[in-house]
Amino acid sequence: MSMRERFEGIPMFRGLPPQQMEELGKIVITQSFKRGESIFLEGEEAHGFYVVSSGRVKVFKISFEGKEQILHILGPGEPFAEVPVFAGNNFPANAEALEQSSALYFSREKFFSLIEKVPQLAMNMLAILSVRLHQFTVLIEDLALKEVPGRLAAYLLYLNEKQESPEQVTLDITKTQLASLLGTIPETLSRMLARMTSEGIISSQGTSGVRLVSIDMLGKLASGEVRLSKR
Amino acid sequence: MSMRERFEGIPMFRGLPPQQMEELGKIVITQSFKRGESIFLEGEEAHGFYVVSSGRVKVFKISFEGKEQILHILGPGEPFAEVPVFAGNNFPANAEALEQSSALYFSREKFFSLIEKVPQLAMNMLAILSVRLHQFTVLIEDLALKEVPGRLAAYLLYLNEKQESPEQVTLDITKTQLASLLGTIPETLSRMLARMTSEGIISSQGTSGVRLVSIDMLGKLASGEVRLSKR
DNA sequence: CGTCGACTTGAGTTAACTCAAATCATGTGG
DNA sequence: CCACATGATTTGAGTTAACTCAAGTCGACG
Repeated sequence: MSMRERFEGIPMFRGLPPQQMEELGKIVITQSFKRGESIFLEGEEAHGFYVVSSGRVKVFKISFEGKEQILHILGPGEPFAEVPVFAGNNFPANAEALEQSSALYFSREKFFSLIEKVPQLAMNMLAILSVRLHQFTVLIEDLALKEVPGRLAAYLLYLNEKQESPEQVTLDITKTQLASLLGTIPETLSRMLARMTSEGIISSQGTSGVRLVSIDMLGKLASGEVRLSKR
Repeated sequence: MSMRERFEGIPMFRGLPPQQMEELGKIVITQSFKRGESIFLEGEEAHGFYVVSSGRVKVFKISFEGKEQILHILGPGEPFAEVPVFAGNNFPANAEALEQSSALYFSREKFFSLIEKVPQLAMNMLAILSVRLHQFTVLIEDLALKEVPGRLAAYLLYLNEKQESPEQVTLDITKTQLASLLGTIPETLSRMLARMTSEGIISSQGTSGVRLVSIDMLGKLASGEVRLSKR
């Protein structure tokens, strides 16, 4: 695969002049990870950032008792660990490969010198960090102000937007991972899906398929306008 | 006050060449707000960002039922609402003056043209957004993985670092605001302070003073290593 | 000195958790 | 292609941290 092909698929680098693509190719290192393999741990010293090349990666926090909260799940083309490039010197969270994955690694030093030649890169990075901040405000809002059914409803609607088939979504991660992403535990998630099914809001389609029977009710759940009835 | 004096106190602009300070002065607008006055609402169209000049400002989310979660409390020199400058077109949260305050307003358009002349501004902004992202990961971790006593302990230790007097802090916001910042309600905060006092971990010093009797125990509470005993 | 918001305390409720025990799904070695 | 091992998921029973609602009390400002 040519440099151009490798970097065109990465939003952060899209549209850079070919010569800069070549420069990028000189500073990049490719790393592979097996399923479940740790990429970095919170607190470790960071010297650069990554872009997922293939597979999927989760970035997460973990509590003293071992409960985890997923911050992001990243797929091909998405960068992660950009924060310690510009502030602090340590990874603020953990990262692990969810499946066999490969990632491009850019050292901070080399990336900085590239930014000087291509100021547009700094603007691209500003946009990326801003999107992340926005995503985090939504996660904070969910955790602090919504109940689990509301977060679940919001996630189902998000999948419905992202995926093609109308009113029919496929869970792209295990329910255990989804529970961690929504700030709850698998048992609770299972019960909420059961309640939403018995209320006629959703219905199960095979192992990981969910049909959104009432988009309207999901919207009201997600906004907090209504709640799921008891038991 | 000269332009230079006005901008030297703002970390984001510190060290800019005098000529750029003059440029800044040309694009800035000063706004004042009374205590409790709204600065912007979530979802409104955004055309620029602010820097607190005097007073204090809270940035917060609010639920359908009216419960609020404070995202930041900002003082002089700190920018806010930078996100919609680089991603999205709308404010992702609400902002309100906690006391009589004034803020400098920079329109996106004019700020962009300034960045082109002063690339260092983009790097400063990257550092600011990165710090914010880091703060948000901590807040997410607190909300998802810690109990209220742990969050409170962490906040007291944070104040202890920030303020000068050793093992003695002054709450700089009302307990109602603190509850909202910690993701809880005033009643719960009041009970937790009472429990920490009866456990001999802290003691009350007047209305808003708190003496940190056992820094060690606060640290263990904040990390989740120990819990507050019942009732 | 009165008023309004801030703070505290009591009593009861509840959403979500923990712990335990099946059951199901997936993939691997034989 | 089958049997089992391992992790994912579900369901039941009980517990709990934190919430809601209610009722004062406190305190700063006009």
